[in-house]
Amino acid sequence: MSAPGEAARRKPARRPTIKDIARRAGVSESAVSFALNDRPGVSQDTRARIRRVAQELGWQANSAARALSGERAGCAGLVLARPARTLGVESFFLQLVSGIQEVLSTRRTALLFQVVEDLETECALYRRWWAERRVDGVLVVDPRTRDPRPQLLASLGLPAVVVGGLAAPDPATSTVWADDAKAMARVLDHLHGLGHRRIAHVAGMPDLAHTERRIRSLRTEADRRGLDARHVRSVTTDYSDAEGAEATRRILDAAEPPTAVIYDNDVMAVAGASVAAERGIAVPGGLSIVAWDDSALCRVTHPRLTALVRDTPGFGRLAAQELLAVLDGGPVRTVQGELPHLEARESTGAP
Amino acid sequence: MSAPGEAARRKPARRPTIKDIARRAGVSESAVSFALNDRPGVSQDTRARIRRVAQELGWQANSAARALSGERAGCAGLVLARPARTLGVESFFLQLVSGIQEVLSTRRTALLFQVVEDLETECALYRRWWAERRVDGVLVVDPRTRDPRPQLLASLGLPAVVVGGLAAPDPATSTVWADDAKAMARVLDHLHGLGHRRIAHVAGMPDLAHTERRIRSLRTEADRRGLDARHVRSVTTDYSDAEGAEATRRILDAAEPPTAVIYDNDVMAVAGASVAAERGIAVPGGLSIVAWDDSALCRVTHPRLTALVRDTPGFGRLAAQELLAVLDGGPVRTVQGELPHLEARESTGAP
DNA sequence: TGGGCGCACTAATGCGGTTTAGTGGATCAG
DNA sequence: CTGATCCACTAAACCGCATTAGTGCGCCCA
Repeated sequence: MSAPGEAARRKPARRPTIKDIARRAGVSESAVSFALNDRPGVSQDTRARIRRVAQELGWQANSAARALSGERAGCAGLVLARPARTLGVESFFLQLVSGIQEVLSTRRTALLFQVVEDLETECALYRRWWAERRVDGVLVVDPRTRDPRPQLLASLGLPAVVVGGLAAPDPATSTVWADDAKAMARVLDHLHGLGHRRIAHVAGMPDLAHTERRIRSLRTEADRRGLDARHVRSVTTDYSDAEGAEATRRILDAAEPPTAVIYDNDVMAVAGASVAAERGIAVPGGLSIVAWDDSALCRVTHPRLTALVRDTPGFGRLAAQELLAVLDGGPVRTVQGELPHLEARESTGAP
Repeated sequence: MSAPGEAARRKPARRPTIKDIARRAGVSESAVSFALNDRPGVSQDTRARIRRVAQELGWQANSAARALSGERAGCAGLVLARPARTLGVESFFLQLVSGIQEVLSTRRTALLFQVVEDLETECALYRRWWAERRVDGVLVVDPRTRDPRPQLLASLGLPAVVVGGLAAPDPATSTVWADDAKAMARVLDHLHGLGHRRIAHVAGMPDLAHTERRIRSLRTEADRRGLDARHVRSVTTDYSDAEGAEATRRILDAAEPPTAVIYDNDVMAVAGASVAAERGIAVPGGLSIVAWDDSALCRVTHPRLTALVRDTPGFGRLAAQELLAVLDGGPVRTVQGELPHLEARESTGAP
């Protein structure tokens, strides 16, 4: 006698096809197809009967067959181009993906998710997915200042939605974006209101579109409030804790160090707080800290970090909705996500 | 005149098929198929010519067509069943996925990655993927103490590899596991060597297999060293910072509080350190802290946390290799991952 | 009462590959 | 010189579904 697992291996259950349904319901395969796809051509009775049989057999359309006969692949793609090294603590993407899938699953669309090393590999992957007809469309994340991807995707005819793009993006590609300028204004309202006049900004990777946007916004908002441009500085990093800490050290070593620092992600903010602690600088007395993006991280440090809270799963849902709209032949649009709010905690105070 | 994007939309590049190659190379479609799949039936010359044409046209097999004609879908699946709430700071999965893909991509296999709310939805998803023939096999993560998944997958005949399973798992399913018992021994060597005799363990979710395993290992290792069982306690949590902090408070409130705490992930360890700071308990003087799993988190706190470091991408690579082996018809195996090592930092010392 | 029409359904075709069953010509042994 | 064998290649069937082009039948209206 063989183990149950072995038996299952040798004789795997056969997947039912429309042929099985047709035979059992006593109709042709086409009738089954019509019935199950809400197409006219079968009576109410027959439709109901076919549906019941399909249910009984646990039938699901073979995705390959459906994709082959001109329909959709039922699959969207998302590529994350990040060197393995910076693939550290990042709650953002898992939450984004979770929101995306929430919406995609309502339309029985799966998500092909791939992590690659660089942009070049990402582009090669798009080409392959396109040639293989593996995906119906893709979500492009981490938009760059001069991004080759929208153009590539347009030339391939592969539907796409840029997530977190510019306010005035490539006119041929739908975009879901967040208003970083307004968000930055909120941060500055908070810090300026507390009395801060020297503010540093530890930004992320320099070639990302939103990095440039935030840097520009900071300058604009500082000007508007009459702050001395020499005392409002941005530096770029690779988002890692190491570079966040290093940037903080350099900033604090300057002649007239800032009284507040804005970090472009939570990991660097925590690293910055750690550098302050190491130097005996009180937070927020000696240094105020703001994290752009909230996470458990900001709540477990001591003091807890003031953070810009955004609804990341919600942003993902929005992006997925837009992609589905594009797949349905909808127009190219630019949709704005919810404005983040500033959750003031103990890491910010008067200088 | 229309925008270039619009033009691309209206006239998307046509994907080349083997028919195109056949026409251009002056042979039949079958010859092309033989040539491109390393099958006998064509001469060396013809094979080379066909290959060249395919290259020129940038041909890639239509994955749907290939899947339909009995071949593989060229796709593996991974489902993460976690309530959205606990989808917090977790570097583990992104790294695991990155390692998995490194191996899968060498065999042109994509990864379908899906986040769902619970185990029931996960099982339903397996059934759907199976019926849709969407995946060739799946990687099962977060194995439970009494896990329905291996049996379900076996009954469906869907190849699977359990990642992080038991040492003596379901005999019908391949398993890749880590030796938590030995790892725990290393942690206890370290703490016991420093002089700790009262040790607490803040574990993860109670129904996960490795939680039970670690709890049992702690007990065994404590016995072996002659520690009083009443002073070596494990409590379970949901892995979140909130429950990690709460557990720490309760532990510290006990009559004879421990002098060292082992946390089952990095987030809870940091939360625990934060509770200690809040109460004015010195680390490591008043309390030593060990994190099971390293990440940037453990390096940005102050003091930096002693952690069990494991090669997570490597673990993912191992799992993917095993899945590919199973797909190739290889035997059911149980493979052991690399033993983690303890990276001693400043959060552990003499009590 | 019969031609036209609409309805419910079936037959046949195609999607892009893989695979099996031929086919014609060169080669070789007898 | 003939029949068997092998080789390179082609023709055709098939995977499971969607879709288009029929087909038979009842019903309505002239």
